[in-house]
Amino acid sequence: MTPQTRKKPERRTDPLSREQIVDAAIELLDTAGEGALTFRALSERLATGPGAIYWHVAGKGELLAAATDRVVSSALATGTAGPPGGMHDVALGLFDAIESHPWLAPQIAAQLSHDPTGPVTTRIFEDIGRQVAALDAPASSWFTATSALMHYVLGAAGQNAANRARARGLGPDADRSAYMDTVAGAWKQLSPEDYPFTRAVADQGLDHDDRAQFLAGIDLILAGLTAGPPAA
Amino acid sequence: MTPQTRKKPERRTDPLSREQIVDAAIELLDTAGEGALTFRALSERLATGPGAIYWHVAGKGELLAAATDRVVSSALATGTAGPPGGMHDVALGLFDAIESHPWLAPQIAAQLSHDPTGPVTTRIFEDIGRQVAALDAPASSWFTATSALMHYVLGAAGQNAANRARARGLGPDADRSAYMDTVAGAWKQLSPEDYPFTRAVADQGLDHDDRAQFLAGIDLILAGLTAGPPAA
DNA sequence: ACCTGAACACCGTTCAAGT
DNA sequence: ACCTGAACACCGTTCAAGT
Repeated sequence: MTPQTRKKPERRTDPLSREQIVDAAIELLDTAGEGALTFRALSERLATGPGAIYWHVAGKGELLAAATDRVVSSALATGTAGPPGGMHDVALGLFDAIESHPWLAPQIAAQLSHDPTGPVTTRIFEDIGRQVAALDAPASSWFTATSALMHYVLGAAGQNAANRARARGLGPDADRSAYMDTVAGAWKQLSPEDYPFTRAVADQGLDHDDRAQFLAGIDLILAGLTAGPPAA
Repeated sequence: MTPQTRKKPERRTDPLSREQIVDAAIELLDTAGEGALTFRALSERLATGPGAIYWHVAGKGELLAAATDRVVSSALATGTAGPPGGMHDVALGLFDAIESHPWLAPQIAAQLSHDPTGPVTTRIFEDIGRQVAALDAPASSWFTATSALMHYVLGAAGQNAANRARARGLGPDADRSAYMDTVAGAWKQLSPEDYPFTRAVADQGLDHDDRAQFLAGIDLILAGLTAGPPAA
């Protein structure tokens, strides 16, 4: 039992970098969830003390913003041009990124709220907007359509990611469709007087797979765009 | 300087109730913001100790869920039937509630994620869905349309609430349009190569007032619903 | 049945002191 | 320039002890 060399974790010798910190933060968020991102856990993973991180990053908010920016940028890096199916590509890029990183949707929402002119918000708006502009719709509708699409994409993708995470939580054997049956089952048990609509559509969510369902929403909004002024 | 009777806050004599606790929580959230809801601050306001609250409420999560449920329910209490303009009424009910309670949008999103079959989620889905069902659209599109509308309503209303809160933060004199000029100005300064679309639509957000802008998004989605299958 | 309030196990952040 | 690690001011939550 050598009494000294134990207990103290070995410290790193090379200097930290902001990029390494963001990398480690993303890994921690992905593997252990949103609540696991702690300056203590992060510094342990990086073989330093909590104070060291503050030399490279202003605080937790900035760290989360940097992690969000990194993931969103790489998800949107492909397909900036506007081919006919471009809107689906952009939307699915975000959909998949949010599915792989369930913490992403709340973080993007937070960026939208606290810094609407920040890089994350602007990048998403721009990329969706370009696809809108490439369509056959009057320019006066571009802003409204881009907003509608952006909110739908983020909301629906976040919902999907949460569903997947919860399905995984049920155990490794339980697959997604078993979980969706649970949801539909809960809806079916609602009171017919108070929830007639939800009961009626309870199984519509089970027909198609998630991505097809997601894209159906996109196409619905696009149909309104190119159909001219609303009838009502 | 009487040395005893000072310092100790007077305690309440009547028993607490869950309803009073939720009331106080909503008031705290409205007046001091999301970060101010603390069991210590809440118990001080209620003239008790922090432990007393736990007799009536399981924890912070349940308290936030109860506050969210209360506000959403009262916002949707009116207009459950389906007149022609019913969709606007339901959407504006949520829009106004979220504007008066800026903490509401993130909380509804959290409920959607953690408990998609919970009362808040189900109530919103049901009320929007009834309006969809009252429209002249095929039943096979109801689920998709209701999802799209729900995500748009929550996202756009949350964005509006955040904008308003930030405009208020600029000082009591600065009104909303001055703040929106700031946003549009920031967009105008983006690089023309990287953000051509955002620059191009920078002032489209300023034309109409917020509620009209919000309703334009609703109508866009509804136009797609009643226009038949998408062209593309 | 309902409340008290100290205590526990955490946080994010700071900062003198080291190299 | 970059890091250490103890310390500060908080959290949510628990629980023996009171009434």
